[in-house]
Formats: sequence, C-alpha cells, structure tokens
Amino acid sequence: MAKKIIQNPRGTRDILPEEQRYFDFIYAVADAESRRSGFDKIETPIIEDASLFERGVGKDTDIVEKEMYTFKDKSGNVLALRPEGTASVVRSYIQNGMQNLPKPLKFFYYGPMFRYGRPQAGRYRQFYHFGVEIIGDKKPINDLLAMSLMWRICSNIGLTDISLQINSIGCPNCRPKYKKQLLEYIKESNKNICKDCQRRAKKNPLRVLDCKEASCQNTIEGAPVTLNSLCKDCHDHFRELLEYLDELEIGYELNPKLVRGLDYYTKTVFEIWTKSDGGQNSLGGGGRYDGLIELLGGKPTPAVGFSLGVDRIVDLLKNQKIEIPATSEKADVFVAQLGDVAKKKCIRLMHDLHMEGVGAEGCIEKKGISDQLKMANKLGVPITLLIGQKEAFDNTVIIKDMQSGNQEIYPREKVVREIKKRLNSAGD
RNA sequence: GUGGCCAUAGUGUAGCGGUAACACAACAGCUUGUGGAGCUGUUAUCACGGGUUCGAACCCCGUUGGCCACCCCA
Repeated sequence: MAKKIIQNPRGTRDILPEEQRYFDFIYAVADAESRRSGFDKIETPIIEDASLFERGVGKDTDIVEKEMYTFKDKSGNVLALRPEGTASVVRSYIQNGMQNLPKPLKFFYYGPMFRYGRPQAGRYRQFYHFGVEIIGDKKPINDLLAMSLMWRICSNIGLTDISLQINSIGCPNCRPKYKKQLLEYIKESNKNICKDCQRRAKKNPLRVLDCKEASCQNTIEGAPVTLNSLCKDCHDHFRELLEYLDELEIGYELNPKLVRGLDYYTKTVFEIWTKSDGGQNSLGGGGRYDGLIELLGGKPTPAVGFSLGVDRIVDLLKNQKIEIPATSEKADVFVAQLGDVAKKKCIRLMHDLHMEGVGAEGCIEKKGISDQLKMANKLGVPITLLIGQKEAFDNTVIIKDMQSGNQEIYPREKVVREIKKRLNSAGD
C-alpha cells in the first residue's frame, strides 16, 4: 500500500458524475443558444506564449503579474496556462487571416482557465469559462447582442434573481481626462480612503471605484463618474446601446462604479450579478475591446465579448436547488443470464441491442439471477431481459417489465424489435 | 500574498486525555430461475510529521488540504 496518497493540486477539483450533470447542462444550453444566434464554436490551446497575455490582458494587471501560471517548456519557450479566453481568440483571428472574412465574426468557446490565487467560494485555480466574442463591428448593436445572449443563456439555465450591471469607461480619447479628474478628487479626500485604494490610485485609479470598504464607499459617493466625461463618440455609443436595452425587457442597472480588471476594455463594460448572498456575486462579465486586436498586431478592429463563470453558475444552481433535466442517454434495458450457454447468448443479445441503438447493460460476472435483478433495480431500468438455461435451449428470451413484474416469453429473433417498440411507446 | 475557523469509515456526524460510536451507502452471505423488504457480517494505523503524557482522535508545534473573508476576479 502506498504510504502517501497523491492528491489533486490545490484549487483544482475532480468533477464527479453527480456534479458533471450541471456542467453538461450549462454547456448544452449555452452552446445551443449561441449557435441559434449565429455564433460558431472555436477552440484555442490551453497553453499560449506568455507574452500574448502580457500584451493583451496587461502586464500590470494582477491576473498577469501575480496569478498567471507561467513556465518554460523543454526548448525554453516561455508559455502560460491561459488565464482567460479573449486574448487567445484574438490571436487566432489574426493568425488565421480572418481579417479578410465578412464581419462581424461571432465565436463562442468553453473550457478551463487558470489563475493562481488563494481558493475560496466560487474561486478555483482551474475554473471554467463559457465565452463569446464578436469581432469586427463597432456598432452598439453588437454590445447589445452580446448582453442579450448572456442574459438568455443565464435565464434558460434557470437562473432568477440576476441583474445586468452596465457602465461605459470611455476610450483612449476620453479616459485619460477622466483619470486625472478622479485622481484629483481622491487627492482631496485622501484621508478617507483605505490603504489598498491609495495603492490602487497609483496603478489603476478606476479600480478605487469598486472598493468594498465602507469608508471608501463614502468617499466615492461624490466622485466624478466616467459617464460624465465620455467623449462624443463614446457618449453616443452608450446612449444608443441604452435605447436598445430599453427595447428588451432586461432588468439592467446603470452602475457607474462598474470597472473591470483587464486593461483591454473600452467603452461598454458589463457584468451579470446574482442577488443571492454567499460566495461571489459576479457570474460573468465582459465588454468592448476596440483596441486589443491592433495591440496584438492586427489591423485596428473593434470587438466585444463576455465570459461566464461556469463554476459559479453550478454553485448557484445547487444552492438554490434549481432542478436541471436528467441526463437522457442511459441504459433502458438490463440483460441477465444464468449459465454459460445463456451468458454467450446474452453477449450477442446485448450487442444486437447496442447496434440498434438501444441502451443496454448487463452484469455477466454475477452468478445469481437474484443479484442481477437487484442490480437492474438499482439502475432503474424499465425492462430486464432474462436468458436462462431453458431459454438458451429454446432460443427464447424472457422480457420482464420491472414496474409491474410481468414477464413474457419471446422468440429470440423478435426480441430486439419488441424492445424498440416498447421503449418508443413509453417515451411519448 | 494576508487573516479567521476546521480536518474521525465512501458520505454525514458522535466521542473532547483512558486505545473509536451511529446513520446512510457499498460489499459479502441467508438465497446458482426472479428485484424493491428483512436479518447477519465486513469496511477507520481518527489528514501527515513531530512534541507533552504512564496513556493522545482529544493538548502543543509544524506541514498539507478544506472552508470563509481580504486581495483579485469569473
């Protein structure tokens, strides 16, 4: 016996069948909803050149500075486990010459992301994103498309008590002006701001706005707001977006304190929040990133996207005890046998059922018929087929209805068709 | 990276210095031609390492892991 049991790395976890149902369900809803809206699936590597994220997400962001899994491979390349998906999709867009495809391009993707941080509720080192990117069109209708898709996915999953938070943080034309205003304001009220915020003020002043400290909240109450210093372009863009949003009946909230932690966002930013307490309240977020593609070496191309934190949605579904549909693909029939000759006949019978698309299970190792029925019962199959020595000799099969307990003897060659008939009529 | 709480069969818990108990699950048997019930039995070097003690699941230190909050974000 091994003395030391190897366990999974901190912040990662095994998603066992019981929990997997939730992930599968969320992916299935999000996948279907996205395709229905004209999005295509794209998959990019989990590892990328580390500089992709340094340039794209921002070298000074916490994500890249402190939380990225960076390592050297055997030939000395500096690679990173992706901390998010957008930079990869943009890289792929540029690299594969998609600049020449008709715009806008609409992609979705899902899979694991990695950030090194202290794990806690709703926060893992390996976590799962479902993300969407719309590339190549600057018009606000695309912001709306992204938001409404995000909203639809969440509500189709069964989430209630959610709200869409939105803001505009301007563009390279108007943001510097705003930053200056904000810094001046902070300077005047410097005493009423927490330590962290004094540090933030230097690195990324916008982040002071979403500090949770009560003292800071008080100070921030009267702070200048990004919306008031938007340039004409940003202002018109945002107003048009709000007009569209009003057409939809989505409960959005204008949140002047909403700021995002990645450098590449411009203009529109948004998040989807749950109102239930406990754990993290942000289920996903996104925004427009008009400068990113150029920054990564492509032609200047506007884009907008979002991602959802799948783990957090799973947690929420569980906490709120929201029912999800049961997994549909499973065995409908159990095949039981008694005796060596019958065992071989059962192997063939199961194979024929499988070839005809019928889900079948059998436990030919078990000796007693009693044990096998016990197993069939646990599996919850509606029908059990039995072949004993007598049936093997007569070339017949017993069809047993598990609910009523009734059994009928059928000739072997008619069994598969009969089973298909029964399962189809039961399914309606 | 910082702080608080925690760690006992597969799961959920009891035991709070005198060498592990309960429920459910699982497995085996009663039962090689019939399941859902029942009964019987089996399943823990008390996370790991060290220390205090005649004696540690229990007290102390360390490690690892978990939860929660900060930070950060999804």
